[in-house]
Amino acid sequence: MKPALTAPEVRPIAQNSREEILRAAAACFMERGYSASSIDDVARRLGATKGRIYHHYPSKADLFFDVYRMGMDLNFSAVGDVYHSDLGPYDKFFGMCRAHVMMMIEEQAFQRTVWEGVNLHLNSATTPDQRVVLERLLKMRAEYDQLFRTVMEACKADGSLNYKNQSIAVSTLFAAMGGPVFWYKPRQGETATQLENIVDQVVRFAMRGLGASERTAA
Amino acid sequence: MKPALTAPEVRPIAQNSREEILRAAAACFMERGYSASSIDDVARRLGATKGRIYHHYPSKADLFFDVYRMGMDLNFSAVGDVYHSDLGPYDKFFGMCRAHVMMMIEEQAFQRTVWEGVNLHLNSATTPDQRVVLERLLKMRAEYDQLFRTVMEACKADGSLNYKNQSIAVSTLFAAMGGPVFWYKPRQGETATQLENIVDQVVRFAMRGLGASERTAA
DNA sequence: TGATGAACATACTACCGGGTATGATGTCAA
DNA sequence: TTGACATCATACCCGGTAGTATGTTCATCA
Repeated sequence: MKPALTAPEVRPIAQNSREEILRAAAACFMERGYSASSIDDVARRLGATKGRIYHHYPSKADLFFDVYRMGMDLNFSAVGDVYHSDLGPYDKFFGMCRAHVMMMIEEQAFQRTVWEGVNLHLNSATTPDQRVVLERLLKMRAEYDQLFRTVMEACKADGSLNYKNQSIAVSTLFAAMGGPVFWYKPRQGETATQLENIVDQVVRFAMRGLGASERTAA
Repeated sequence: MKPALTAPEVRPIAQNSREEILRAAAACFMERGYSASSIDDVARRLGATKGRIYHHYPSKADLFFDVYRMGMDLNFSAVGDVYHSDLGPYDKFFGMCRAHVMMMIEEQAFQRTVWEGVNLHLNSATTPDQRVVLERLLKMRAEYDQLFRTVMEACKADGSLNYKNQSIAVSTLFAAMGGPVFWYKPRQGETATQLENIVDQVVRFAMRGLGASERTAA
């Protein structure tokens, strides 16, 4: 917030503490869902107490929002490079999907929280300013979708993809790619190659589903 | 439970009352999720009070279980006919998927509850006998998956489908087909044809994703 | 016609969990 | 050294919610 001319070593510590809280919260939200997770649960996982959490976040909802935001930031940073590259439409789209699915697996906890935030709109009892934050997050999600929509349309235009309704195609695409968030269970001593194998098959399913030809989808 | 030789007109009334409760509960669980929904919420939606619900169900968890079971029963009855038909593997599988997706849309509330029960394993504080019920429900879900697995393998054997890992394929298939449970919003004055159009596109995505040839997938 | 039980409503309790108020500890700056 | 502030822990409040105990209505039946 402030110009941060103050001690350049204090802030990182606080940032680390916040990120620890975020990860613990994401883990709890993944296991039992948002409303079934108590602040004490998150604190217990940290070996701490409520005080620590409420020092950094004014409310449980705000903590949730920050987990959500963190998840979306991860998504944008994962997909951004490929999106801003000068690849052709299909290769770009393919790379974005790969990055997306990989992120679903690597940051499963955060992505699960994002998921819960999206479809469980979190209508319930939020203060007006929390409502502002929430809508900004949903807008963030919409912008992320838009990245894929844009490239998808380019692919449809050049014939590398083939589908009818854009909205249905995008929704089904994200549903398929988001699957690992729920069914993937990290396995002991899993190699990077094995992970990429999973990602490949999910992306392959998605590409073929959108009408990519057999050769390009493989 | 009992031989039901008692008045044949009393039971149906109770059954209707129970089903009303089930639908109200499913609607609440869809909107706010299980743990965020209170018994009073469900009762309020019915224009009733707790008393009615606790007269039919011993606890909130048992109510959830029955909603889950209802959703799974709907699935089995929707897919059962096609599954037990004498169609060839691909046509049978195609029909099962169509029936499944249609059920996801028609009984969105129940299916959403099933979804929450599956991936949010409901580990938390249940009594031992509730635990038995829960595992029976999860077994029910596994059997349902198995219906699709079996026919899928037959399709792979005769070359009408083509995928690598069975588990990944099934998981991604259900993820894609389950999408409408979350993103579909019933529209005013929607015709049966429009609904089938949605189902067609989702199923088409799924079939092509599993490696069906272009002609058969269409 | 009175008794019995189903099918609820009403009123209440116990407890959990979000949030707050305050205290304890360390750190840095002047 | 001291005062200010960040970073937590402790102790407490209180509203909501699952669950219970009891009352009420009504239909059925002996």
